[in-house]
Amino acid sequence: MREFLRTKGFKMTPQRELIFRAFFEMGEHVTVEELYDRVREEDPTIGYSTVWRTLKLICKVGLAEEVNLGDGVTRYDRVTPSPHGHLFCVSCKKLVEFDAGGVVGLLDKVIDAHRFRATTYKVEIQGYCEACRKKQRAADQAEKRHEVDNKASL
Amino acid sequence: MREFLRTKGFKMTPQRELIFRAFFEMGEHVTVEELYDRVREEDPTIGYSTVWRTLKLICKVGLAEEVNLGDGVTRYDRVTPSPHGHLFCVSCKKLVEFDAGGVVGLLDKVIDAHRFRATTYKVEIQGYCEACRKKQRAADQAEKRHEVDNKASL
DNA sequence: TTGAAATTGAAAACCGTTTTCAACTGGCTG
DNA sequence: CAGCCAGTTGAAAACGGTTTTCAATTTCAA
Repeated sequence: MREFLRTKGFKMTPQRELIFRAFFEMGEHVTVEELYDRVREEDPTIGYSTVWRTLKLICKVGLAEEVNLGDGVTRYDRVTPSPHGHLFCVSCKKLVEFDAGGVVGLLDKVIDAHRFRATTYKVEIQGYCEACRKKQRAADQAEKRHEVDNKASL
Repeated sequence: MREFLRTKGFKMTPQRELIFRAFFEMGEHVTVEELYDRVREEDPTIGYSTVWRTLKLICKVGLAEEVNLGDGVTRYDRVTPSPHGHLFCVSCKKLVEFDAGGVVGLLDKVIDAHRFRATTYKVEIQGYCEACRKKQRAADQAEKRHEVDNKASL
């Protein structure tokens, strides 16, 4: 790691060491805040900007990339050999990955046709996961019963 | 339009009339700022928040949706009958659409397998368009020539 | 060891988005 | 047609995540 960074012209510091390790130990789709909290547990003197900058650095050297779901927070995703897409539940915010190999095959044709040079693919599906739909249905039922109660009491 | 809004429980106002019209007259992928500037030309008394709120309203009634490229500004895209993806040039910020019908077919299988209910698909490709690559190559050439010059003068 | 260049942490700046609030208005109601 | 009130407006402030600033500190090549 130390060497890897040096070859890219960056220095290795204890803070970076810790942040790198923490990032790769955590699951996918980490936010700056989450990583900051995690890192703070081990070293409470590390500043927010250092975590933020190191995350950017990890992206710059190609080990991670930003994921933007449009909910106002940037997540950082380890770069994986095989391209993947995301299923994002807007209700519980759970993010599930799926293999996007087939999709990318199709996309490459599009890219070719437009003489584009792609650096990033984003295939994101937003909606509601099964668990949240179940919850919602239950809530709807309760609502309905409530309405009936109201009518009965008029 | 007036009726359409009323049925959804909203009121029609001169401001909304203007903003709606302007939004649909403008091209795709409009930012709040762009729409605000446009609307201001016709009525300089309209406030930024009104434009912003009306854009949200247009989304709420299902006539547009937010597009988030991760460059810090939200764009608003008219809802079109056929799903489309985006080619986004990170250099010149140009956004080009392409038909994503085939991709969506594949995605539906994924969604099914995860028992997910999808509300939005996002298929986005970032990279460099042909024009920007050409420019970049030219710049690289110049850079190289410059280096050679430096060496010669040592 | 030493100095230039990179890095750090705290705080402030930034900037697009969202809320607040008092004044105003559309459109139903009597 | 007058009056009411929920919905709407515009200005300004609040918000919140991101990014920069700056002085002090640290890395590492020479």
